[in-house]
Amino acid sequence: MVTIKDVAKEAGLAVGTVSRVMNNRGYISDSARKKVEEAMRKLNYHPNEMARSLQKKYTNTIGVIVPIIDHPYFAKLVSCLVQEAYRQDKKIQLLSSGGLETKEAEFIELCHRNLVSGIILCNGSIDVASFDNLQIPVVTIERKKEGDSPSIECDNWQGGVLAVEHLVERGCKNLLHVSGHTEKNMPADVRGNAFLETCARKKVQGKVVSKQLKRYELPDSDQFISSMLDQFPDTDGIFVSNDIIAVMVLEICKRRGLRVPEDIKIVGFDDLNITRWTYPQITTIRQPMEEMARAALDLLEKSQKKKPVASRTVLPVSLVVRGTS
Amino acid sequence: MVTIKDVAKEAGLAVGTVSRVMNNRGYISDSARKKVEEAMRKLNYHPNEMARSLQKKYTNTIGVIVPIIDHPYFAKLVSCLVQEAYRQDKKIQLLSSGGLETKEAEFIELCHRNLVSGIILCNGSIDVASFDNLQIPVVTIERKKEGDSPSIECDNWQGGVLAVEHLVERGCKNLLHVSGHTEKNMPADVRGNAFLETCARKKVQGKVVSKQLKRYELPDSDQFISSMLDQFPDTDGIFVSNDIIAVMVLEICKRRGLRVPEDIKIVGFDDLNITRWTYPQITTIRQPMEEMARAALDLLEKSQKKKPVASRTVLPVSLVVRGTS
DNA sequence: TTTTGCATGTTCATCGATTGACACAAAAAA
DNA sequence: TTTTTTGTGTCAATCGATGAACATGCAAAA
Repeated sequence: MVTIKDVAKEAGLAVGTVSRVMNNRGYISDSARKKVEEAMRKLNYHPNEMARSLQKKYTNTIGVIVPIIDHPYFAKLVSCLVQEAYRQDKKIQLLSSGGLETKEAEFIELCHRNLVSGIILCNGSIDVASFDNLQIPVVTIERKKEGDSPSIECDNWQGGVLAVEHLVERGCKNLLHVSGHTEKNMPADVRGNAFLETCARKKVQGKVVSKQLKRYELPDSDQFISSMLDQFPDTDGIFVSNDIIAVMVLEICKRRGLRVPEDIKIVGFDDLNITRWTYPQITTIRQPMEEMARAALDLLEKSQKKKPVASRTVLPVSLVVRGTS
Repeated sequence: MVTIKDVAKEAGLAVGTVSRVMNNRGYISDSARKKVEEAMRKLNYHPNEMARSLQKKYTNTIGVIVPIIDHPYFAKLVSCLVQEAYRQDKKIQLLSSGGLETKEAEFIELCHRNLVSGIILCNGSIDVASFDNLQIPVVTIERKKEGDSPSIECDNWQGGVLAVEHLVERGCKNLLHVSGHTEKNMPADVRGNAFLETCARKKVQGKVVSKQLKRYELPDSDQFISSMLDQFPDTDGIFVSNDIIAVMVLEICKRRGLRVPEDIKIVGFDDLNITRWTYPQITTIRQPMEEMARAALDLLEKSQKKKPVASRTVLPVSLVVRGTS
């Protein structure tokens, strides 16, 4: 392994000088800088991050905890986080609570051992309380607010409003909201409240039905959705609380012989890729995940530097009109 | 930060002794061990992985390079890798080539800096050659074989055979294979060859059409698929080279008024979650991703220990019968 | 000429954990 | 009793990079 000493020797300088060049610290003559760079190239030198972190007493690693990776929503979120981290020269330590057992303790242990400089807790089943009085800064994304870590959310209320207003504008009179809870008290629940409030304001019928889902298991709820349509046969517009269920709702509508969007219109939530693989493609409320990822990382950076941070960051959503409305 | 010295002081022993306890090395009396454990608990001590890796000159980090994370196939693969790594007490450093630019050099640089002990290269657009004479062991998953790194694949040939045999068994006479290439010479291409060979052997019609996809972009190829069905109107069975395209094929068949599976049967490949969100659910060839992930990690472990490894590992696929056949 | 100031380099303790070398004591063998 | 063995524990160099403290050389100011 090529070390800083080898570089120094090759360049005919001292290690301190080489370090200064690498870190742009103090005065360095052009000739010295050139010699160092030359030597680094010649020896194919890579600074050892372990030694660096040990000395600096921090890493650029962020722990990211998600319930499941193989899920369209979390895959997108992780993707955005990885991209943004790369841009900010940070590393992601991906942890997935996955199965049934909660693994808070182990995750925290791992984060400690690896000196992560921050933790991002994504909406999921893990117990947030254990993360409360950690000396590591924590931020949550679309997660129920409890404890004192700052949170990042999208404007779920506005999403509900946009969806209903859009459906009404398109002529719907009898709206239905299908929600797919996983836990109670998640920011996403606000979508339903906004739905009801906006229906009232717009003076249209608005019913809410909800399908309790177990821990982000992917739904298998044809039966349920179908019976909801039996129960509310007049429905001409459905606002679904997430795109995955929207895909299923669309499928069931078609199977029942309803024409979408002529007979019934559908609006989803999240703007996942799958909305573009159906026919018609699904109109949805776009959650600004890139921005949420960036906000989360920026926030951690600030916390780390002991700067004050917003305890709640709400980012704007937008309506993406496609074929189902 | 609590260090090994604090633990030693608390326990009334020397640091070396504490280290011995942690690493189960040399002779340690029960009383000493007990004292150390007590002290660690009392002080809430977490060993510093940076210091450890610096000293040991290796980490338990594996670099994983995928083209896109937000894609059903890669999300599943990453998920399996993260799970298995967790089980093996390893860390994953996730790198995504993402956009258009190839980032080999930067990725390799990152892997070096962070002392990764191995690299997993997933089927994708990145240039494998740059990874060839690296001193870090590399393994590829479902990727074209070039260079000398060992590869992990599923039995693509067998998959093609199973699919055709199944369709024929279900009574199909005119088969079509829709393949969605991304690059040339990927192991997945064997699926098409197996299709043709098996059609011939079973004495049924077998046509192959292929849609070139750009770098794992998610397909938007209604037009294309539809025209293929125009071109081969007798088709009564389709073997699609991956589940995503299978979803689209299914959709288009239904839109054209074909009943699935009565009029036409469909078999996909990969066994992704999305096969269960359609109606009918999609019959597919299951790629054993958990095993592939495990094989990849095991292989790296062996390489690291300078043990000999198989240059090519082919894992068995299986037919999963669902509603489209 | 001497002094001062600045540019440029070097030295070395330090971060936290590991591990080979060694010290010491008690028990077993000679 | 002396020597050897065995169990138990301590010491200190080391991993690679950092950065404060210090040294040197040279030019401009006094």
